Amino acid sequence: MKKQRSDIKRDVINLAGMGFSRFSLSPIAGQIYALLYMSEGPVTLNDMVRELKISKGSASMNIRSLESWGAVRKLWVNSDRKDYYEANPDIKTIALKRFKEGMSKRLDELAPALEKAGDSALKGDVPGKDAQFYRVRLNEIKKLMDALRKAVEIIPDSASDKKLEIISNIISVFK
Amino acid sequence: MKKQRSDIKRDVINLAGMGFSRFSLSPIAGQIYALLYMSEGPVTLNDMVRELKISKGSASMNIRSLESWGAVRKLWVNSDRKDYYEANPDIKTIALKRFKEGMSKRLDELAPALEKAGDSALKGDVPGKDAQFYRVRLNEIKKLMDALRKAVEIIPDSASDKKLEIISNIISVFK
DNA sequence: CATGTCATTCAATCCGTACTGAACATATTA
DNA sequence: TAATATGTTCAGTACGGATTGAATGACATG
Repeated sequence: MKKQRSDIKRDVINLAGMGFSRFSLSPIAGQIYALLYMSEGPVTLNDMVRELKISKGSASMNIRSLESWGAVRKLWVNSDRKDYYEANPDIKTIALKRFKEGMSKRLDELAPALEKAGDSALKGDVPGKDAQFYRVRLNEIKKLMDALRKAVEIIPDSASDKKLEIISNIISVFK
Repeated sequence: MKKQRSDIKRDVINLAGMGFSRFSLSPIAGQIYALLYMSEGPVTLNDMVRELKISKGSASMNIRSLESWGAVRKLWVNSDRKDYYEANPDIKTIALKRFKEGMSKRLDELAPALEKAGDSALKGDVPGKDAQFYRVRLNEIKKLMDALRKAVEIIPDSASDKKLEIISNIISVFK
């Protein structure tokens, strides 16, 4: 007899799957995380495969992503050969860190293309009268990128970070 | 004789295409915006098609997205029947607004799924001893969603907003 | 009112990313 | 050592969102 998952567990798994995909993360990673998050005991790869009806390959890949993000931990249970996992329950810190790292990474990927444009601006291949216009616009782009970088930098790494507390207080001023 | 686009214009178009796609927006919208941003005069649909080598359909769809975001404006040139467009040059405000609206929309889309989980938690279908555990975890999820909502709410709508100025000053404290 | 010009729509197609499932590697047990 | 249990890899595939291009609509002009 197959154990029936409760409605609420199923709903949270759904929610997390949707949530992850909305924010450009693998929905299966979301489902797996939610399964662990809503499970009191440790969970194995095969549990995930069975409960979420996904392939073992996908479970393996996604659980290792989650592990690399610090969202789940591998446990030693008895001396069992199976890998057991549990969720890091600090969802706010996980979300904060993922967001920050995601933004950082995206900005980093754009840096070479921005630099290339800067180089081209220095070379004298611009039709004279447009040169000044181009330089001004390119400079605005650089300023935007810098502003984005700085905004990302001040994001705290943890929800328990003092910075976040301070920022929260500031937010309340605007409320 | 086909007019040769300068390297810098080409590079910025590239950058914007990459940038948009990295942030889950249509790369062609990015290219179109960049083309207008780096053009002193107004630009027509056919200019876009020719310079970016894209289909007219795509140009039409994407320019209207950009228009709806306030990133470009339609112009009346003479009494020409053609649509002429120019870029709104305030890229910081555009980025800010797009980011805020994107986040809002994503969170809104998740609300029904979250509510559903809340409803399930109230129904007495949970295996008794797990009920408390589930409620605690679900509550943490609600708190995360609330925190995200509030964080998005305080994002200013414009780069010239006083709020942003204040926030910038605060940032400098953490620098 | 026929022709040319332009923008829009939408079904078909393309493309990138994520998932599957089979083959493999490794470890345990009989 | 064979049989079983487990995790990983990766080539093939499936899926969703973006793009194409042909058909359509709307408008001006000779």
